[in-house]
Amino acid sequence: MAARLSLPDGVRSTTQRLAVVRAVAESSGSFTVAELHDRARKFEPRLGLATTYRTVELLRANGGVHPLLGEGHAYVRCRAEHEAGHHHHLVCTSCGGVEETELCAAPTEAELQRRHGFRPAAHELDIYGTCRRCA
Amino acid sequence: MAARLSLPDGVRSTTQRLAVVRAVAESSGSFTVAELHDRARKFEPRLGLATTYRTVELLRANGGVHPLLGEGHAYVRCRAEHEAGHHHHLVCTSCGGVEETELCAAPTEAELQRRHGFRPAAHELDIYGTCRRCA
DNA sequence: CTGAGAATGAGAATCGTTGTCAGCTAAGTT
DNA sequence: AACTTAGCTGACAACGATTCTCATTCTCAG
Repeated sequence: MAARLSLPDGVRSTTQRLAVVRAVAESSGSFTVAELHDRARKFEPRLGLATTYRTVELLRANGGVHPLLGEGHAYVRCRAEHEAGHHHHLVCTSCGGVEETELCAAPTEAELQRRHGFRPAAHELDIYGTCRRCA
Repeated sequence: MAARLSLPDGVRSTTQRLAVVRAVAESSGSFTVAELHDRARKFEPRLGLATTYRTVELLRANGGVHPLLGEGHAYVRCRAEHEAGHHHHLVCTSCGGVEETELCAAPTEAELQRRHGFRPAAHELDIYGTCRRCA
C-alpha cells in the first residue's frame, strides 16, 4: 500500500508536474504551496503558481501530501515525513508555553472504521495542563 | 482549573466582546468566524466583523476556542464542551464535515509526568481523514 | 467625574487560492 | 512521422477570508 510519491494513474506526465513531485520529494518538514512553487521552479522555471496548486491537489487526492494546520496558509507536508516527525503539543494553561512530545495515542483505524466508517489520515493532539515550571 | 469561557484578564469588557463570548457559548460543533459574527449580532447588532475576528483571536489565545483544519476557512469551536460530554472530532478533509466521537485515547498522566513533568488537565484530539460518504 | 488610552466600525487593502481561456503538448492513432 | 484531440498550461482576473487604518466612541482607574 506504499503510497509512493507519484502522480495518480490516468493523468499526463508533464515536466511541470514532475518538477512539483521532485520538489516535494526533496523537501523535508512542512511548507506552503508558494514555497513549493519556488523550489519546483529550479527544475522548471516556467512553472506557474496555479499549476503548482493544481498538482498539489492531485498529490493530496493521491495521498502523497497532507494538508496541515497553519497560520492562515494551507501548509502541506510529505506523507512519509508526516509519519516520521510525528509529535503533539503540551500547552501550559498557566504560562501559555507549548512543549512538544512524541508521546502519542489515538483511536485505532479499525475502531474508527467500525464505529464511524471514517478513514483516518492524520491527527492532532493538544494536551492542556500545567508544565514543570508552573507546577 | 476549569478554563471557563471568558475574556482574558487585563482586557476591557465591552458589549461587543461579551456578545461574541455569548455566541460562542451557545454554539456547538464547528463554525466559521462569519457564522459566529451573525450569531453574535443577535446580542449586539452593531458588532463589526473585524471586531469578531479580534475577539476570536483573544479567545483562541485564552484557550476558549480552537482552530480547525477546514476547507480553506478557519473553523473554530467552543472548548467548554469538555465539561459536558467528553468527545473528539473527526474532520473530513474532503467535504469539510465534522463528526463527533466518544472514542478517545491519550498518553497517560503517569507517562506525561515522567517524561515531561507535565500535569495534564484536558486534551483535544482532532482526527483528519475521509468520512463514510466521501470514501 | 474625567482623562488616557483601549476598543470599535467601516471599508480599503492584502493575500492566498481558484477560475477563465486561448494556446500548447502528451500520447494514442494512422 | 504526421495527425488529432483531449488534457494541461501560464497569465492574470476574480474571489473570499482576514487584516489594517483611522477617526470616533467607550471603559475604567484614579
